[in-house]
Amino acid sequence: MAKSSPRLTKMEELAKVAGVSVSTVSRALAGNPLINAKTRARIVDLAAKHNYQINENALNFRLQKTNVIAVVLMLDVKSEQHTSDMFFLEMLGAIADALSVQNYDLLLANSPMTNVLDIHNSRIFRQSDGIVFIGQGNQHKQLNEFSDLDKPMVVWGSNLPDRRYCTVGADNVVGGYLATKHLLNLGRKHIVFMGDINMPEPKQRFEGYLKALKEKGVKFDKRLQIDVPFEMSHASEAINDLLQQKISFDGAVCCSDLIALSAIAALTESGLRVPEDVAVVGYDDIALAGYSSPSLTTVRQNIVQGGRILVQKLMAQINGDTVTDSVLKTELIVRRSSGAW
Amino acid sequence: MAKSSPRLTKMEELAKVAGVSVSTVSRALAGNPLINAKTRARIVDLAAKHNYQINENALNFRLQKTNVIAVVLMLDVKSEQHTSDMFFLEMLGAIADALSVQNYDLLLANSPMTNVLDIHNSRIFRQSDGIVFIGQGNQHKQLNEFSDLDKPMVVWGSNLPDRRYCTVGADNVVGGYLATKHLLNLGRKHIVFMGDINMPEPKQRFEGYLKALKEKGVKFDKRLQIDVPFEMSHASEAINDLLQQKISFDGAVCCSDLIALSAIAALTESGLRVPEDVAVVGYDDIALAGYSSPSLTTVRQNIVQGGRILVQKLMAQINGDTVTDSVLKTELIVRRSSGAW
DNA sequence: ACTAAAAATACAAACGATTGCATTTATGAT
DNA sequence: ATCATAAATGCAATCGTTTGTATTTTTAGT
Repeated sequence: MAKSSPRLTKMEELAKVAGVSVSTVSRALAGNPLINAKTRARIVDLAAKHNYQINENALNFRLQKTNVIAVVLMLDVKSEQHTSDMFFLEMLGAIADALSVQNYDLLLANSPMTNVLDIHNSRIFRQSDGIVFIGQGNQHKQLNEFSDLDKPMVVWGSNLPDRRYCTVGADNVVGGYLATKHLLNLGRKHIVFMGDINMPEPKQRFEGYLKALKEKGVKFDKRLQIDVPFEMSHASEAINDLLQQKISFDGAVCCSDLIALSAIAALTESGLRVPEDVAVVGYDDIALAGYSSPSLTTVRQNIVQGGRILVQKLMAQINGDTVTDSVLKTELIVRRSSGAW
Repeated sequence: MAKSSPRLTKMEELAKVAGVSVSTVSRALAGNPLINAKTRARIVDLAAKHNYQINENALNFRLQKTNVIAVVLMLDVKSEQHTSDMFFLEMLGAIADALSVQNYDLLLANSPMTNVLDIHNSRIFRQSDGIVFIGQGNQHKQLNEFSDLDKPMVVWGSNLPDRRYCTVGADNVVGGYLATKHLLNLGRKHIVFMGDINMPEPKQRFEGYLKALKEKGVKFDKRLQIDVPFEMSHASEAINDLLQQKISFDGAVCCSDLIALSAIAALTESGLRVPEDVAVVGYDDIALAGYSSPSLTTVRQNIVQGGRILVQKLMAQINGDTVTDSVLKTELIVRRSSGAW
């Protein structure tokens, strides 16, 4: 029975079966118009029948190209983020989807890197046609150096000054501004800002925060800005610290939904009501934000769109084009309760 | 200046610089003891100085091996799970970590597959040394067929009867049993089971549920078993349905934390108190479970350990060993509030 | 010094595809 | 039929490694 004939692993074998040369098989399978339509059809059929699969390693070798791009999650070691953080992972999914449309696969580089330049000597670097960095961490300078290598690359992050690499990112200043303004409009005056302003993105959000305060003529109390990492573990303590110090506040702008949810939990534990006593706004609109209780008002970065544009910019570079930065619109998702209406 | 000399891209060039043959360079860089220690050191230095990087494509071609394994997220199309679901992503991180220890990289296959066997004709299949399937979806049969191919593979899932592939999974019967028993011990008698028992894992959890009921002599009310998908969107409606039909219940065993959180939100919206009126237990112990409010009592599958064992079994297969299934211990994480003490 | 054995190095054949160019076969106009 | 031209196919070089075997060099015992 033909179906159970031994699997053909080389073009050479398939060529013999078809009674043609290897080059003809190669061209036929590639759809090269040089090959007669009938011949091509016959070869394609035979390939299917004998379950021929091209040797991808040989192909990559010959073409010096893998159709794989690497995604590097930039984790600031100090902030102890880890791979399971949701923002990174949602972004990862978005990029994977966008890549598969372009017939590329995604190689995940998750080993925490102290220095981005280490990647230069990694298999991940050598085995991929391009690299997407998710976040800049605190390695702006290293990313600049990295961009001097020939490798196509693109970075999800903020448009820091003096950068030589292409970035795609949400408008963090606007994000911070919208969140803060929302709370101000609700009459809140003592608004905590929770986020590490040594990091590029929180820093810009903080700018937006200050801008909103200024517009409303609210004076900034520097005790209300607290450096907390993105993930949730430290936020509760920070809130408790504030409460213990009797620093009163009636609103909180948080740099991630996890911080926000953590803050809400801490507030609730302390007997405060959200949003009656303290209104809280998050950042990211992770899947859970809408379902948590109270549901979370938050700033949404369009992650799906972000992934798509990152991929598009990277493809352009792989094709030798030069590309420009891209700033994505950011919007406030107002939900009942946590941030009130 | 030597540092800025043009980057050497081929062993041949490096060999010329070193005044030796290509094979000597190859062996020197590989640490082959055939090469004199001094020569080896000299070559390694030169390689570093001239920034030589091996051509990974040529290497893969020569060795017919990529040091990449593919991870396939098995998403049941009907249940509309998508890549951003947290269980999948936490598992992904765990596997990536375990792989990097073994000097392997992770290729992500996220395109929703109607039929697993499609992967057989994909680049992902050809470019990887082995495959990890996360979940079985409803494709037990196809996975069996898949296992007839030569490819090393391992599946995160339950040990279904008549399977020919290697599985690693948590003990779902015990998980369902523990969750249910916990609620029964709290005096709850009308316990909803939320999970699609057409899927392998929920089915086994349901077994555990029934076992616990039986042990306590509580009769099973079939209106209390509700087929909901893992992700959260449908769970609220299901709860509301129950309430509307005036089917009373005082406990809920949920097949994912997302279901649980969603259920809690729905209950709270309806004015019911959790856990006073209805105690809820989740499944998975996602990062958020401990921080949500009320914090979630849940069944923990040890995902990090799961990832490690999956990788270990896969490596064994790549090395030609035969492997056996593995069932991981499952434990109940009791937290204040959602499921009470 | 000579030589046998050991150590170090070099040679050359793979691995499986693509592609420029040479060659064969088909087409159609005379 | 013949021949110029176009269409289809085949030939052979090439991509950058590894590795079995052949060769050269070193070592050490006499």
